[in-house]
Amino acid sequence: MVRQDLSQKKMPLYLVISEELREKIIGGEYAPGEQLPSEYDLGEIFKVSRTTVRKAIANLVNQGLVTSRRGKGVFVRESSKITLALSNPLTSFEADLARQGIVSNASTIELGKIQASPEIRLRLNLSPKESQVYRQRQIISVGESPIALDTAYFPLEVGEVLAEQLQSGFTYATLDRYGFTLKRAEITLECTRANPQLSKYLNVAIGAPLLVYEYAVRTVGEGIVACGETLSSADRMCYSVVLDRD
Amino acid sequence: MVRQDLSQKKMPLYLVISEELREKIIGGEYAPGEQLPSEYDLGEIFKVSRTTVRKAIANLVNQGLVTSRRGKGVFVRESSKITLALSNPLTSFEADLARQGIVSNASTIELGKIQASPEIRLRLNLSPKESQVYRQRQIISVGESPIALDTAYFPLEVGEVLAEQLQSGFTYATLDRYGFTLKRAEITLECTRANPQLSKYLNVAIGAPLLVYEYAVRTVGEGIVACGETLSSADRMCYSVVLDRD
DNA sequence: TAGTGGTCTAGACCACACG
DNA sequence: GTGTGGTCTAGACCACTAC
Repeated sequence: MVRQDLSQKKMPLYLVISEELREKIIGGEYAPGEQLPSEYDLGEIFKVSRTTVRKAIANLVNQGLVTSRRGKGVFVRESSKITLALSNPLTSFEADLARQGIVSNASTIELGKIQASPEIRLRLNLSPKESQVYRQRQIISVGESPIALDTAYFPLEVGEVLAEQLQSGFTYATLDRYGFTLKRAEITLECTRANPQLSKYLNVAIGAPLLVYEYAVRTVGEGIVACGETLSSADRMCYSVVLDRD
Repeated sequence: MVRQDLSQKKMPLYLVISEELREKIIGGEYAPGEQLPSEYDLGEIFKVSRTTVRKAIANLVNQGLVTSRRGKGVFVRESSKITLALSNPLTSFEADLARQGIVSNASTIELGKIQASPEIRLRLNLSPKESQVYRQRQIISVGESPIALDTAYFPLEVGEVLAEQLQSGFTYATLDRYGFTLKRAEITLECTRANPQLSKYLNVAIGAPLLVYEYAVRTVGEGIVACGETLSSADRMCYSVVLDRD
């Protein structure tokens, strides 16, 4: 029968079950990669309906502890995060991963001129005359699995200079090479959740947490030459930064 | 009857419903703070069982779009994030919020000596002789609602100097004032999910995404004088950093 | 007391994986 | 075919909110 945690008399059944499973996972009783008992078996073990078992498992999925695979079973996740350093000078996603010995692959899924949204106009500090910008979207993958979706925006004048370079992937170094001397990068990091579209791109569950790396880079002369954001699965990414006292 | 998105013939019902509601929320048809129709009514509207309606709503909750309140209803969330700047020189959580005109309140929930875990020993770079550290935990609140749980660790020699100061809250400025000249801060930002204990401290759902701000600060002479981590609800926090080219 | 969301059941059918 | 998870139903009871 199901045991009730004495400190919390009125915990719902599914929570009791998900907590018990959670402890076994954290404690290593169920090892990473290992399969949990089937929903039916868990129902037998805990003497509850399958619906309740499923609710408990949904909870574990939500906490990122397990993944379920239709037709196969529920498995303990093996997590390994990739760390991206916000270094100075700025490097690209790929360059930084390469520095860590991780081979990544960026595939451009879109590159072209679009009408600038008010928000992008603001972020690129466009003059009222400029209505279009270049937008580049790419999927960054490590091995077979996609880990990030990057969207970058460039003013037309910048985009035209870089157009063919962008096909093979944007790097901060490219900007530098083409005479845009980078002076400053403004970055914000926050968290959002996957909507159905993003969940397909990044191969995560709907509602799964995503890290949002939002950036704008400036040169001495030109002002802002690029902005954009990189969305990545929060379970697979981690950002680091070192601040040195001036 | 329920409409099927033509581009995706086999979307499950609950997804169709949650997507339709999502669009209405994003589009402002349901305004922030507004109540959605009751589960019963939504079942009537979409001609599905209450279970399916509930699954759709669970989806929206997962995406951070709505919150449900027992006995009252389901409401569209009004989100407003607090931005914390990783500035140079380092400031404390409270100081930075104050700079933005936000009044915060830190209450120390624990302060004392503990046995250092291997991980903390490593992070503080303790010598084999040092087995204890000071640990300080505090809840940072804005208004009535808790937004972050901070845990800081200090080597004994540092903690003893600061002990009474720590009661009223740790700040980087305090360290400076007591002769620990800060030289460098190493920071990582990542995302985790609330377990039942954290969900109580931070008043979020179990499994809700949390931002983890992990830090270690060094002085010129002493090496690492503090490390710790700040956990905050990912829906309410956002970190920013500016990198200037040397 | 009426209305709301929260939990739980038993059972049905479907889609996918594997031998 | 058998076993697995995924979707969905109809209905029950509980806990909380508001009047």
